[in-house]
Amino acid sequence: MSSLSEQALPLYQRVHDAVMARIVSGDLTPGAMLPSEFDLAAQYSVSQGTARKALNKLEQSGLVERHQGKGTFVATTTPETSLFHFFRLRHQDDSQAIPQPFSETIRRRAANAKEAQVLGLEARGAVFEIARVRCIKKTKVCYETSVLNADLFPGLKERSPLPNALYPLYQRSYGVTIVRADEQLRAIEATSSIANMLAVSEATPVLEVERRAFDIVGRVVELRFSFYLTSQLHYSVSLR
Amino acid sequence: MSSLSEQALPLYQRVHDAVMARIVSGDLTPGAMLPSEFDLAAQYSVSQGTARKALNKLEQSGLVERHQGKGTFVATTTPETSLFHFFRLRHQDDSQAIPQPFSETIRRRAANAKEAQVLGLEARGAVFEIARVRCIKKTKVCYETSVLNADLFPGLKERSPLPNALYPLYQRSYGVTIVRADEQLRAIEATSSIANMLAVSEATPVLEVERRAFDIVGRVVELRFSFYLTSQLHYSVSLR
DNA sequence: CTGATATATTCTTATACAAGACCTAAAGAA
DNA sequence: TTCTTTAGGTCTTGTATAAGAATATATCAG
Repeated sequence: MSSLSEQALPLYQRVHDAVMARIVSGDLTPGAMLPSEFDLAAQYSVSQGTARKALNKLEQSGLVERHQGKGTFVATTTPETSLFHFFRLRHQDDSQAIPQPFSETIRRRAANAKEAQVLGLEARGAVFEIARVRCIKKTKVCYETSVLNADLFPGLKERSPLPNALYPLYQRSYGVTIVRADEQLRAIEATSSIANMLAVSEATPVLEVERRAFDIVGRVVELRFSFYLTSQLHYSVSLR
Repeated sequence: MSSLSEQALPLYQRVHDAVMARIVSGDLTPGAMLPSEFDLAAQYSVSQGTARKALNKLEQSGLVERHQGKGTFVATTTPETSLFHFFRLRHQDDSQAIPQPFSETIRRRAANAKEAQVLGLEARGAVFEIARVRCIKKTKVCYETSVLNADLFPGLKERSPLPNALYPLYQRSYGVTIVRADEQLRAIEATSSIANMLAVSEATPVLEVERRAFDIVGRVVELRFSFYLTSQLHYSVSLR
């Protein structure tokens, strides 16, 4: 019998919060099956319908998946879902473009001022920087650097080469689930170093994408800069 | 007593579809109040809870707004909501950037092949082309052209100058509600004509945004190309 | 191996009551 | 009188519960 503490909130909200807390704390890990609606109802002394409403809310926010007859499960970040949600590059026919890793360097260094502020670190705290060049059909189309709080990802450097999709790795190996990402896009001239990396002339127009990736509790876990060549590709968004 | 035709679907789904049809057909216009849950339940011979579930689903898809004690209303496209949903330009501090109209030309012409295909017109069908340059603090930051099916927007040319936000105009004056937009982004060099419009040198990097705007029934109503200077601004998206 | 059956799960529908917004009319003060 | 306040009534959506249907899966007999 768990406590539902907070008074004045609707019952379904309290159940929702309690289950959410169990997921956030790692008590329920991705892929795990949740208690059934009836079990949950018994645990928190509410009706099945009320427990159901709580679970539906969790489903809407993408934290769990439900299947009639099977049960409710904590959502997992698969390479497919991760790419689908967070990787917006498309070919001209709007089919998904999946650049393959070409080169990769991982180093541990001190965070600069901006990184420390965004990632919530103390000044010059330790970070990992993953720098990668990615190709489509032998032509380089993307240079990107991801910066992470080193304390959250011990031993990351030894895992090189990393998989194409990083977020499933974050979740499986480090218990960090990315649920949201804010991106800022700009058209810039390629700097000499970027031009060099992508093997194009300087001042080529490049699409710069600055991303902040958030975990379940809203912390910024990753600061990523991507530089795309968009002559054959484009970045695709759906607004609603 | 309305018919619920389709068999085999759940009751709440049938009610949902029926109410949706009334909105799509224009029987219920934006801002109008829907029948109450009890009225709806009586009309379709279901319980209040079932009617409620149908309305909740409509709310989730953004078609209606609900307010406890007041009622359920067909969603309206205000300049604020329209800008918030469909205008992603931000200042460096991430506050919303709202460029003001600088110049505007509207002309009626024949659609080119791509426009005809995207807008679902016959070859060389009539379209309106709205070309605008927009400024922030006296500096030009955006050149954009919107292409519309001329048949859907009679007399548009005479309405010049158009308001800053076009979608509320589409809805109020022409009964066309934009609910979704797909965008493709690229970094390109400014062509001579674009450079000229924006008063920058040729080959300046420009963020090109190609948008298809959809109405309630999923038709593409507008094909828009925007060209932004992103030295002081950026395009902001949230992925989840 | 196959097919019926039992069991566990979510999904659908219905009912009752609570809470919020709004109107109206009565009561009271200037 | 005129205006303000207040109490109640009524219409609305929100919350909670219960019972049965639909779906997936395991079990067991043949």
